[in-house]
Amino acid sequence: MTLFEELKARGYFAQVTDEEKVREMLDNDSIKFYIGFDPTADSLHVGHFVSVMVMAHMQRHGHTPIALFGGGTGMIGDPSGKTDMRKMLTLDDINYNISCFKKQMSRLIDFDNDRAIMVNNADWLLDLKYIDFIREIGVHFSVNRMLAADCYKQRLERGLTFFELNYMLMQSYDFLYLARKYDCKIQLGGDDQWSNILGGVELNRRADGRDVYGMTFKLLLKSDGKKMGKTEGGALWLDPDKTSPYDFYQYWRNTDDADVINCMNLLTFVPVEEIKEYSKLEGSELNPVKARLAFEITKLIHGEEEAIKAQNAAQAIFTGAADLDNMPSASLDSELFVDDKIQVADIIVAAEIAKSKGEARRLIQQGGISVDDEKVTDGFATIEITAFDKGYVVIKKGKKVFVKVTL
RNA sequence: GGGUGAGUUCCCGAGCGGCCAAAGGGGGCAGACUGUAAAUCUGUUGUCAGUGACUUCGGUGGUUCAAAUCCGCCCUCACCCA
Repeated sequence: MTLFEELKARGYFAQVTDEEKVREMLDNDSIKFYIGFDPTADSLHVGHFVSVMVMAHMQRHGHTPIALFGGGTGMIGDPSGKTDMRKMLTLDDINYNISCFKKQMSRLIDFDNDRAIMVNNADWLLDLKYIDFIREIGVHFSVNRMLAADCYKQRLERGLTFFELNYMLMQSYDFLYLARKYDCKIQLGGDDQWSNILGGVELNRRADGRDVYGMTFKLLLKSDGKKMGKTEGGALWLDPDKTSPYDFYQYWRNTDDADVINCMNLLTFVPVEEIKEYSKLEGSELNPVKARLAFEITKLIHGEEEAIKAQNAAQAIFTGAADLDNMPSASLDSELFVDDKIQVADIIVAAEIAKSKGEARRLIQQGGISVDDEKVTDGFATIEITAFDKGYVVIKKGKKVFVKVTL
C-alpha cells in the first residue's frame, strides 16, 4: 500500500488542492512539507495529535517534515473558528511552550540528522518591515475574498479586529518563506486551516509563480460532532504531568463505540488490514478493541512501560484485585486527624476527588463513595487512623475513579 | 466621534426593590440499567456549618430597614450612524 493510499484508507484527508499531483509527490518523491503549531499552551493535546501522526507517517515514507512553531503568529492568535479573540502571549511563554512541544513530538518524529526540521516563524516574522510587507505580500490579498471565507464570516458577527485579520497573511507568508528557503512543497493542517493554507498556496503562485500544494485532514471529532479530548479537567494533554498516563489510558478506554475505529486509524500505527477486521465487530465485542486502542495510544505517547502500567492498573481495578502500585495516589496530612479520626469527606477533598467538602458529602450521601471497598453513606462518617495501619486506604468514587490514599 | 442596547452563578439564559444562592436548558458529578460504550430514568450542581452563617449577579460609589434589581461615575462588548 502506498503512502497516499494508506493515509486515505485511514481517513486522514479532508481537502486537497490538487489530489493527483499530491499523490504523485507523496508516492514517488521525497519532499519537504510543513505543519504549523500554535504554541498557545505548554503541552500538546489530542487536537495536535492527528497532525503529529501525519508527520510521522510521512516521515516513515521518506519525506521531511518541517514542524513550524508559531512563535510569531502565536502573538496574534488565529481567529479561524474561534468565537473570541485569543489572549496574547508573551515571547517568554511562547518560547517555553515551544520547548515543551519539541520534547513531546520527539517521541514520534525523528529529528536527528535533518530527518525533520523545526522552525519558529518568530525568526522571520518579527523582523518584517511594515511597509515592505504590505507592499510585497499585502497586495496579493483581497479583503473581499477573505471576508467571504467561512472562517471569518463567523467572526464578522461577533467582531474581528484588524489585528486578527492579519493572521492569514502571516501564515501565508510562512509558506512562501519555507518554500523559498527549504523548497517546501506542501502545507498540511487541520481542516480549520483550509483557508489559511489556500492563502499560502495562492501567495506562492502570485508572488513567485511557484506551484505548491495544500492538504487538510479531518479534525478529530467524536461521532456527535464534539471535539475529542475534552475532559473534566479541560483538554486531554500529552504531558504526563498534566494528564497522567493512567487518566490518558482511561480516556481512550472509555471511547464511544462509534469512535473506536476512527481513533484507531488516526491515532495508532495498527495496520489498516487489522483495523478492518475490528470494524466488523459490533456491540460489546468492541470492548476489547477499546482496550487495544487505549494501550496503543498510550504507548505512542508515554512509552510502552507506562502503557503497560496503566493497563495493569486498569485491569486490576476493574476486576476487583487492586494493583496498588499503579493506582493514582494522594497523600494525607496527618494534621487533618482529630482524636485519631478523620472525616471521609475530608479525605476526599484532600485527595482532590471532590472540589469542596460539600461536594464530598453529596457524593457520599448519593452512594458514590467506597472506602476500602465498603460503601459509605453517612456524609459525616469518620474513619480511624488505624485503617491506615496497612499503609493506605483506597477511596473509590463512582465506578471508575480510584485513589490510593497514604499518610 | 454620535446614538442605541447589553454585561447574571462552568456555558447559554430568566429575574428588574424584599418570597433570590437566584427559573429553565446545556454541561458536570452520582445512583439505576449496561459492555469501564451510547441512550434512558432519578438525584445533585456557590462556600463553610447538621434547620444557620458567609461570599456571588462587569467595576466602583450612592439611595434604602432591605439592592442582581433604583441612581452616579467607570470599564468592556454588540448594533446603527460617521
